Amino acid sequence: MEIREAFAQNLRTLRRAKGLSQEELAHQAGIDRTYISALERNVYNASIDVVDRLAEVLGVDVAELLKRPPANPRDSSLNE
Amino acid sequence: MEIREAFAQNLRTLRRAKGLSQEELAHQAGIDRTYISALERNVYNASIDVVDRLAEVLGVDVAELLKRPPANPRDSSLNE
DNA sequence: TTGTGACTCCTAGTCCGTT
DNA sequence: CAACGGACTAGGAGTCACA
Repeated sequence: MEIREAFAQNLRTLRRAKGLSQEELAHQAGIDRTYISALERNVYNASIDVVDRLAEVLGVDVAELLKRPPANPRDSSLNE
Repeated sequence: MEIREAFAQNLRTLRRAKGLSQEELAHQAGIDRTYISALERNVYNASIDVVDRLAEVLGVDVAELLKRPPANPRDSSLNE
């Protein structure tokens, strides 16, 4: 799978795990609300400083946001 | 330090560690040579797919390219 | 072998709104 | 609360000639 897709999924998962709304996350990271929404829907290729700012607010390492999910042997086509 | 600066340094270090010229790396990653040069000089905020492509060619994890160097207590201002 | 300026083209990213 | 639209500006993506 493309890295931006993994990033989109991780962003949404981690944001929810933190109990934050898109708007709260956007505000804390100094990023536009609609842009967060777009990133989670895999619309854009985020730049590394945006990823870094988001990771900081979410309290995780950048690597955590960019990590690809382990491939599932059962349904190989879903995550590549 | 900003993440793009860390990325610039890591890119140059890892490329040289692999014994590759900018041109060789550029060719293998499907990127223009002068663009690699610019990235290593911290001219741009690279997008995550570019970082991903470079990491792949260099045979390292994306996290390796984005890792900040450990701060040196001696000269605190150099790496921030 | 790499740095740099100049130059396009297109997307990242913001801001307004409505559903 | 989130998806989504249009309109807009800054800056990334990509190439070339030349030092």
